[in-house]
Amino acid sequence: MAKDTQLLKGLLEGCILALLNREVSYGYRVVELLISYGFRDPQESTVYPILNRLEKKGLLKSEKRPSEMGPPRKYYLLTTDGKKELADFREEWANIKNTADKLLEVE
Amino acid sequence: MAKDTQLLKGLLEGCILALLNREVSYGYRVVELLISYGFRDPQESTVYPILNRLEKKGLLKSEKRPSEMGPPRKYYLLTTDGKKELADFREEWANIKNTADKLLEVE
DNA sequence: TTCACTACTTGACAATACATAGTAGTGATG
DNA sequence: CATCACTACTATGTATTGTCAAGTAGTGAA
Repeated sequence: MAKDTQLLKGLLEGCILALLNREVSYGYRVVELLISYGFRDPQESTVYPILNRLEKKGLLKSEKRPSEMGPPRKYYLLTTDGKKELADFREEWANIKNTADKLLEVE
Repeated sequence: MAKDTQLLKGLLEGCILALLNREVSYGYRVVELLISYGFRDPQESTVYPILNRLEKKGLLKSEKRPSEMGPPRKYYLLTTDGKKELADFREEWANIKNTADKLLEVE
């Protein structure tokens, strides 16, 4: 298993919410976008389950639209609850980052 | 399960290394120190297994010393490998933080 | 003797990223 | 039309790690 895998736990979910809040998108593209933001090799088998999970929780809703380049795509967008969740997540992330940085900064 | 538990994955290990690099210490005290740095309710049943794991990996070594206030304590300090690991961890953390922040910053 | 505090251990459990494999739609190419 | 590359998504099982719950045990004070 890759070394930084554990550091991704919980973070990816929030980041995907943030991504979809910026830009309505679909699974395959989300993977590409995560890579473009600097995530190291996110897997489809990681991203698709997250999308399904978030939809089941009512944080995302989806609609199918035809594609010019293959099978139809499932576009995801944030619900009201999803936006609330994203705001909460931003706060949690800021806290945990702050806490860890205090410990990790080189004295 | 607490909401931010997942965000701690992998992070605690690195933070405990950082902590012990600053100050030789023992399990019970590590829990208190983590709290003092702002970690929300770290559990003994989280911290002790991490210490044992890190020792088994050769990143920490321990020595027992008597205590004035109860049973003897197992003090942990970083090995050379532990210091290398800490340096690696700092880098990983900086990367992942940077990546996530790019996505999460409010535009 | 009881209690509070310190110090650590153990076993079962839950969440989530990943490996691996598979299904299926579409258009281009020969 | 057959094949292929690319797109899009699903399913199953595994590993890691934080947590819950409970327990063991040393020490000093009341």
